[in-house]
Parts: sequence; structure tokens; C-alpha cells
Amino acid sequence: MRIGELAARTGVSVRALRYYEEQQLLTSMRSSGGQRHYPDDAADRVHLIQTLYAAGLSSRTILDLLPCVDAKVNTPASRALLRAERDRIDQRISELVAARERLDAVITSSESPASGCTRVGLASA
Amino acid sequence: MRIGELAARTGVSVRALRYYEEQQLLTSMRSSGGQRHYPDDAADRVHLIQTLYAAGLSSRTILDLLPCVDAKVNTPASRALLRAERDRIDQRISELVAARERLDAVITSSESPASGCTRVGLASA
DNA sequence: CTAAAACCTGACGTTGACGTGAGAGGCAAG
DNA sequence: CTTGCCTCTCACGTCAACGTCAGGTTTTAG
Repeated sequence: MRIGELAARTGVSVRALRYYEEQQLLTSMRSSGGQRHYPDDAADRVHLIQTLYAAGLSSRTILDLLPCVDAKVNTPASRALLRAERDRIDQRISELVAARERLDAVITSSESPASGCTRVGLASA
Repeated sequence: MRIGELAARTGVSVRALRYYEEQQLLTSMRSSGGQRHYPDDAADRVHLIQTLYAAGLSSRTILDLLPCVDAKVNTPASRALLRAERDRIDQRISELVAARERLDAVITSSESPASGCTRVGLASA
């Protein structure tokens, strides 16, 4: 398939796909005219990339990790890399949980009738 | 205290503190010479701001949320805002958990001896 | 009083993952 | 052959949370 279809299938912009290739996260075959062609499983690859981006990983880090996923590269260094990133994600999750608890506390106190609520309106929708 | 001490106490840069003020997240009294002075509990405020930034909230969003925390503002709109951000954080946590599971799967398979490991080196550190 | 810190206000630089044209070429249909 | 859509490669624009440098003022230590 060509780049437009891959974009449509994955929900990622054409620009982003070219960017992934520039970052060497995605490869493509070129037609004689220079147009990119992708195999069907490229969509899975794109989804994986998106997942890792969503986890806050940088292109560079993803570039380092992908060989581990692709070729099941299995060296002490690659395992250390995988674990380091997993731990970084754990860390982020902890931060987010802390922030959520903070907000929950505020929400709870704002909903308890004991708070210094001015009780202006009483919209019980 | 002055800005340098607040920075030292909170571990946040002086520049960042000025930026927070610019974004109206933090206020200060000015001395006759124009220098910023903060009360002791400013450190708590800074920590709160940092927590919310760490949760991925923007200055603008934090600006909207702070009145709810400060004055216990309690309107339907403010409660909706708090919940919306809490839900957004939940969403992010889910994404991160998904990414972590993805990595964990790779890690597990890379550690199982059944994987197509070329078994080049055998460093058992 | 004086030198050294610490502080002040601009204002431009940085980083990452793209957005957004500009201008030109590829490709199936009629 | 031509219309029209898709694609190509530059290459500058964006946005947020600061970093950093410049040039000048305030506060503090001696």
C-alpha cells in the first residue's frame, strides 16, 4: 500500500509517517517513481511506534528499542535498555498516580457538604 | 524569603519561578526595590505546581485549577473541570500501563531460553 | 563606602514531533 | 494527451517550559 492508505489505516498523518522514516523507525520500498510502498504489517509497526510515543519515549529511544522487538536481539545491553525504559514508565506512572491522588483529594473536599461552600446554587443533575 | 531561597528550597530554577509568576500560578510581594518576597508556604505551592506539571497539565490548565484548590471554589463548572483533568490523567495512566505491558512482553520473551537467541555470549553478571 | 552577591527586566535560543505550504513529479481514467 | 489526485522533497512555522546571555539595579558583607 502507499503512504496515504497507511495513514488512513493507522490514523496517523502522512507527515508523521515520513517523519518516522526519517527517524529510521519505519522503512519502505520505493517504486520506480520514488513513491513509498508498505507491506500490510506496517500498520502494526506504526501502532507500536505510537504506543511507545504515547509512553513518552523519544524517537531516539524507540530507535534503540525496536531492534529488540524486531529481531529478538538478546544481549545484556539490550535487556538493560528494555528494563531501563520499563522502569522509566513505572516512574511516570507513579508521578501520575500521585497527581491523581492530589486532585482526588481536592475533588472529595469540594464535594463534601462540610467544606466552606457558599451554597449558591443547587443543581442536582 | 527571596526568590533564590525559594528556588533552593524547592529545587526549581529561579527562571522557572519567574515563569510561574508570569503565568499567574504564583504571586509575590515586591520590596521597595522591586525584588520578590514570598511567604513560607510558597514552597508548598511550588511543589503543587510541579506535581501538576509532572502530570502533564499545561500552565493554562493549572491556572484554571488552582482557584479550586486555593479558595475551595465549589461550582458545578469547577467540579467538572477537576474531574475532567482527573480523567485525563487516568487516560494517560492507561496508556502508560499498556506501553509497559508491551515492553514487559518483549522483556519476558527475550529472557526465556526458548527465544531464538543466537547464544553468542554467556555473561551471567 | 565599596565590592560582591543576588536580583531585575527584556529578549532570543532550545527541543521534539510534527503542521503547513511551495513547487514539481507520478499514475490510473477517460 | 490531459485532467486530477496522490505523492515527492525541501524548508520554515509551532508550542511549551524553561535556559541563557545582556545590561542594569538592589541588597548585603566588610
